[in-house]
Amino acid sequence: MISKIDDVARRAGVSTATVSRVINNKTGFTEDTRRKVLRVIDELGYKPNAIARGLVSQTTNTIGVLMPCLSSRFSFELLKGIEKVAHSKNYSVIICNTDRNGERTLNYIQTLSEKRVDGILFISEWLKDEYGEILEKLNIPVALVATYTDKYPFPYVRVDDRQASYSAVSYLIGRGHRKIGMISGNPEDRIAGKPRIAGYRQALEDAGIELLEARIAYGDFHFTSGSAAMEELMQRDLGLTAVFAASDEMAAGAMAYLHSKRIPLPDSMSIIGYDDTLDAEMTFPALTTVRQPIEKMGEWAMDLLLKSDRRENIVLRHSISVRDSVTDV
Amino acid sequence: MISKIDDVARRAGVSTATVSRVINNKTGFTEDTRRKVLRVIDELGYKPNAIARGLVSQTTNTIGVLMPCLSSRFSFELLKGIEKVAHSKNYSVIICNTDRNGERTLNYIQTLSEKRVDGILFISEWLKDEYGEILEKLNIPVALVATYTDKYPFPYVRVDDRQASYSAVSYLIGRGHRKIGMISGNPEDRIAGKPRIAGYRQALEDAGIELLEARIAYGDFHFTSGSAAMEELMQRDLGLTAVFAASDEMAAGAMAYLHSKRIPLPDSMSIIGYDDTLDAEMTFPALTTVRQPIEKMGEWAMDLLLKSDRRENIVLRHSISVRDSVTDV
DNA sequence: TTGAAAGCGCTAACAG
DNA sequence: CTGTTAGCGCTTTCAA
Repeated sequence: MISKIDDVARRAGVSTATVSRVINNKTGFTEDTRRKVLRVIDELGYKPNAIARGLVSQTTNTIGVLMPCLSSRFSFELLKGIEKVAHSKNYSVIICNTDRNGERTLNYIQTLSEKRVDGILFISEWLKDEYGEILEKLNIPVALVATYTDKYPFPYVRVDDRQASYSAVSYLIGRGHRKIGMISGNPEDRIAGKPRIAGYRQALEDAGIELLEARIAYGDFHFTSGSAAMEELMQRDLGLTAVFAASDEMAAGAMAYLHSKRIPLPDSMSIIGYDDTLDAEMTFPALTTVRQPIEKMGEWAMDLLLKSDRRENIVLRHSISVRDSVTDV
Repeated sequence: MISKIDDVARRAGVSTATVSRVINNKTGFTEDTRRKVLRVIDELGYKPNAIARGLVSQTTNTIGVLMPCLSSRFSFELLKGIEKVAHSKNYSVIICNTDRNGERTLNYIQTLSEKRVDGILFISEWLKDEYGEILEKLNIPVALVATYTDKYPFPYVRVDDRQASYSAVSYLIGRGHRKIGMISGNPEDRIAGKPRIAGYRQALEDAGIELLEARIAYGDFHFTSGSAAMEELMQRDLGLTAVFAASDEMAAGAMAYLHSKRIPLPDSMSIIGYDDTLDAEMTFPALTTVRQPIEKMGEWAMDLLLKSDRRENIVLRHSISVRDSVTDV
């Protein structure tokens, strides 16, 4: 049914080696045989079997991406950047939704390793030893994205979460806010949780503002949790004038809650988010937020992964995307 | 470095055939040799080479997904459903962003076919002959998602766009609206363009409302184009009281434009969207929209693809998710 | 229950 | 410039 290199060789009256040379753009054949081979390939609709090739070349032109979640715009924008350069360099990308689940993650690592991918991207989660040790043994290139490690020899590309969070809160302070709440992700999260809280604290401290634990509520970076956290904050009756949410999605959730309570935005409550995904444009008022160049991060990550000669890490700059959700107080 | 089946065999004092039997859960070995082999596998950290396996088994446990875009929540929710059942059935998924570009699409089809994927999912685009013919020749399972075909023997899962659109507009009419605009996708788009316009027309006609071309503006399903289209509509000064947008994202864009013009929503303009992604909860007022069970579509698609014995098509039901963006007139 | 050996489809020496 | 041949790492008859 499906033709193989022998079929092509036979029909073209040459050896398989010659066919191989032609399809791999090597040297060692006349223009004449080249044309002949190419014609037969076309006639037969021959497509080289990448599996067989991979067996010989020990390379698959495929990489795997371990993502903790497939539900956030953050993930997609990242994926978009990754796919973009992957495709341009002729790599395929296998997506793996780990769901932040240890078993699933290990399982996927095993699969990727069996499939002999040429590289693995590990996205925005803390690299536990459980994962790091295995990945290291795999002996294939690994790069981290939106996370980091100083224990394992994997390069990473990310934004400094602590600094970015510091900037967000400082921005609020600069606008005159003093009673500033925070909707954080999981405080145990060593990547997007703890550091962002630390940045929040630091900014307050540097401005001589007292830190009150009650001003922090916790969510899971997603919309619904943002609403819930905002509700908690409001019920605590803290007299907040602004809230920093650790993701645009939670910020949107917070705004939805406030709207439902007919609280005028941004007049009665300023909100600043984190990520600057398209979500930030969808809310009303449009969300002022910390911008991280997500798609670019994906692109850099692929670069890091592919030219694995250099072990450098990349820390991208963040900025504040000013829109309409923060007002002076 | 990385151990192979021979290493395991030698060290366990058995043949490769036996090792193979053990790791494939076949019969033909004593419990004793099984344990021995398993122990050695563990010691060596042996991982069967899926490439070599694939070469002999002619199967890769991998499928490819051809997506026209990686930027919409629609794509993500679909992908989530796909990945979910794929992983549960031990398949890996390669994502291919075709960008609605013919060359890229053909290119990806070629790659997927060379990589001998076990199936291909073709998402939400009209299946041009250019694609259909090649896919058919490939002789591997193909299923269509959020699109359909009556020309090629591929099963599909989708929602009836025309009917869904009809429902949306009828809902508006039921709420008393007569001057209803539409923000459509590309009218040449035979999947999400033309049929949704047709549904809009039909609903108006059935209600005895005159159809005015000027009441339709066109976008590309994305946010920015939704704003632009809304602007056009407003500038035409048509006295509209409601607008049906062919995607939640365009609806969000439309709302953003209206907000920027301080037009009170939904009082001065009702908006209904299409998709019911998370986007619909982020807007203010929260978007009333046509719900299609996107993630479920992804799940069904994988089912269709894997049990290719049945050639059935699946048309999922839509509904209206009522939120706050439509008011009576 | 087990092993020897023949492929799966291709690439890469090595000869010629 | 071209062909022969030996693998790549695994599965699967076919014998034993």
